[in-house]
Amino acid sequence: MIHRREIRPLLQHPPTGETVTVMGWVRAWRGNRFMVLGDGSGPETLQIVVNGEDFDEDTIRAIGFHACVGVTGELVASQGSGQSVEVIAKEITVFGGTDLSTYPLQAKSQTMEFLRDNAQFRMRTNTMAAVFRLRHALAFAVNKYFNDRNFYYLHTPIITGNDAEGAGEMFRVTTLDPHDPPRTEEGTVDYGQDFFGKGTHLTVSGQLQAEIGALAMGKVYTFGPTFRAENSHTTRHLSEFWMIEPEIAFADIDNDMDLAEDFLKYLINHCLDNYRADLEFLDERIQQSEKNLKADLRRPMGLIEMLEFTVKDDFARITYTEAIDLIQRSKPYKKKKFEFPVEWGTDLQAEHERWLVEKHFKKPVIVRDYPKDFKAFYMRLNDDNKTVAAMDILFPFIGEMVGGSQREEREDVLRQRMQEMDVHEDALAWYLQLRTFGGCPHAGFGLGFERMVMFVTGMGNIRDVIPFPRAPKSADF
RNA sequence: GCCUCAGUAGCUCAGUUGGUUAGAGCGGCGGACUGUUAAUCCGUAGGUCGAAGGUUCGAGCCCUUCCUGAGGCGCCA
Repeated sequence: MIHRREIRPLLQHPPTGETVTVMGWVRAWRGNRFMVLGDGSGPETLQIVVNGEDFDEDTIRAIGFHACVGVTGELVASQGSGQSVEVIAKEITVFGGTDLSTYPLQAKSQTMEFLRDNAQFRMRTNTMAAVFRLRHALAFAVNKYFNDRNFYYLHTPIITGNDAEGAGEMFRVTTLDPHDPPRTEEGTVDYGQDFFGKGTHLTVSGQLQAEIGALAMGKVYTFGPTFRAENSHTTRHLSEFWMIEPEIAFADIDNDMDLAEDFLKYLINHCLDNYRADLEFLDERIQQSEKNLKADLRRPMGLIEMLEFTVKDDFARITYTEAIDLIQRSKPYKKKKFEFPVEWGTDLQAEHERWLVEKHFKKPVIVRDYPKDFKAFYMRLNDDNKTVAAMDILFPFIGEMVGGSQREEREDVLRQRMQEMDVHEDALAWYLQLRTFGGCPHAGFGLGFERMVMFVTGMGNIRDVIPFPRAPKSADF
């Protein structure tokens, strides 16, 4: 039986004068005397004073950067100035030494790319540990928010037989022999002989199934992995990411926007209230790394300041039509600084969204009522017959954080839209039946979980907010 | 998929108009010191210059192709 004190709670109420046992990894080893120990319970570390005369040489020699040790000793007020308390070591157990001549990490700041290549060790760094503690905090807050508001957590399938979701390229799931698959008479691969008796893929969205839940249990949400086989090379896309998709019955697009804004602010507040030290560490780190940048490349405000600002103020809310009008009257538009054209009927490009969020409103913006031509078939047609009740929430640095809509509950209109957009009815007969039998106005949205982690932590690359990122040409660990 | 940039020691980088034996800081290793805070000081080892071709008397440097990474765009969350 192992007994130890965790460093974070220990430092919250330091029992000065008591003998304590702590266990963790050596973060720094200075002057053959001072060991900085961290156990991951929080960003806090504890200084251990090792008097050479009290220990044999082998023990002293085994202490090194990122070695794993247990220490028992008296907790006392520190004589040094960098910490309030420290432990005078009486017993030291070295659980696992490190051969520093081959250990890849060093006690200095290292690039995110290098740490990504060494993901088996990167959570031992202060930055990554803070990021993943906050990732946990957000995941916990997601479940708490919905639970406290009578939503039910619905587990939608990861393997899907739907071939009609139209949300991008999918990963095929098959047990057929890739070198010699069974063929139909026409010579195509016969997926009728595959494991599930049909072609199957990894899910790109749980939304359609979540609608089943909403039209029975009122309010549900999904929170699980999602897969997109798109060849995206950006700092905001992963091939495997986690998505949160609430779906609510008896709700229109305004209810949907209110829910999304309240939800996002709750998640941020949860981190501000409970993970202050981690946020302060990340805030400091960003300011250090941006110190040498030109002023216009730096963030306009600090991380915590930005999070506090985001939860304090209402999000801006405009229609797509108003957004087009604003952009057309903007300075960069008049000076022809935008690469892409802006006119009613074209989708907003990243450069236009960034102008709206970062230059014009300087806060999150909800854009609603987009032209139906570039939105999904299930979004509810507005009375103007030109737009649908869709909404995107745009965040600074991130771009699209949330995409949602009121769903088309009118069966005849939905059928018409499916025909227009070439979605086959027979594949989604069950989806249409939700309208035939006991349908109602309902709405929902999707939140990219990693984008939220990026916003809260200030990390610049989405691959650094998921423990084991999957991206094109990259599936290590 | 498109565009730009990059790949030199374990890490981060320098390497001039192509010219002798490819450098620095950090880290490692050996030693000293022991109230340190990225500890300090002395010494020392370490490189198929991403890969394959080509040009040249001579290539880290120029050319071609490929691979990998970063950033931007598109697609989206």
